[in-house]
Amino acid sequence: MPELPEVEVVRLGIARAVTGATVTTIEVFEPRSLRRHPAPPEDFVARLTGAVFAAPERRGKFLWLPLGPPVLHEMQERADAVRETSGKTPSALTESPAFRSVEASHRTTGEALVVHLGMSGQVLLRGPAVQDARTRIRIDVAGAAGEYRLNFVDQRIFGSMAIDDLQATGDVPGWVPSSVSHIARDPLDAHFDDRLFLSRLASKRTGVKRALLDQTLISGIGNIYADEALWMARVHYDQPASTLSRQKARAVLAAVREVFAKALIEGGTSFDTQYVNVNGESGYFAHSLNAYGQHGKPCPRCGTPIVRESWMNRNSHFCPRCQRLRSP
DNA sequence: CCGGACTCCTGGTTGC
DNA sequence: TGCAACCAGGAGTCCG
Repeated sequence: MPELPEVEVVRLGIARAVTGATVTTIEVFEPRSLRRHPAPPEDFVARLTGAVFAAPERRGKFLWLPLGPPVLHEMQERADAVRETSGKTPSALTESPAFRSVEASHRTTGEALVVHLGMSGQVLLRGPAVQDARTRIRIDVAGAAGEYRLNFVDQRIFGSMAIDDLQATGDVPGWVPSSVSHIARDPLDAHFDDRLFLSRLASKRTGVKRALLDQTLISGIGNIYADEALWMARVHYDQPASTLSRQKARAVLAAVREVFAKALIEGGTSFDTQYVNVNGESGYFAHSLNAYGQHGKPCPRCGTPIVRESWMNRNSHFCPRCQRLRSP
């Protein structure tokens, strides 16, 4: 379910509550939600209890919360105090060499709580003691922003939590969980390399939609936003990637960014209660869909009915007039 | 390298 | 109204 915009909504939604907060209690109700954790659930609980979260980060659909030492927590609290008393941004503190060096020395050997929502995962930010149906893992935290409960809710249990080592990224300075290192940067990442992506895309003979869904090529795109971006760029989902002109390939990438940006503003895509933000509220992007799920309805551009085709054990939605297969 | 099939799952919706 | 079949935003693996 959740693609980049939905995961980013979650990251933004929990940031204030979790950054600098200490984990007080962990409860694991569903061990299968820890399938990607390399040790038994007791290990997960033991390692997380008492840990302090740094600011949440995201790459594509993966979200992680670095586990920081108490000294970071203290500096975060000082930063908050500066903000409250002076009204000034505390960036002078958090961006100070001392803070950075502490953060860096920790991160290079550090760990993170890695979260993937799978098809049906949610992170709900609640007050202490609030219960939610189908909560698989519950994390109680206390920090400068107050006490909160994070309920990891996941109907289908394709999502997961795990504690993983952070490793240095290969391209620019930074850290990423080992289990996320094979995932390409996403197109909203400041360090996303357009030229590298376009050249790799041009070398692929597979259909352009399959390429867009390949998280090792470009991350964050799922079935909804692939269909939406291809509709916007007027490209057929099965057009071999290598046959796209450079201009058309750039148009596809621009469309992905545009669709992501619009979806983010609208709080993500909700079809039902399967996707909600951290407060349990729906996003509005479902009202803005032009192709996905619109089969039988007129294409907003030309009026031709949108077609749905079975593809890769799922569906592709497109306008048969605007998005034609072109021979190379 | 490529494409297709299959796995992990639950529960809401659809259709008889 | 009951019940079974069908379907779903992801990702990894395996096979030909």
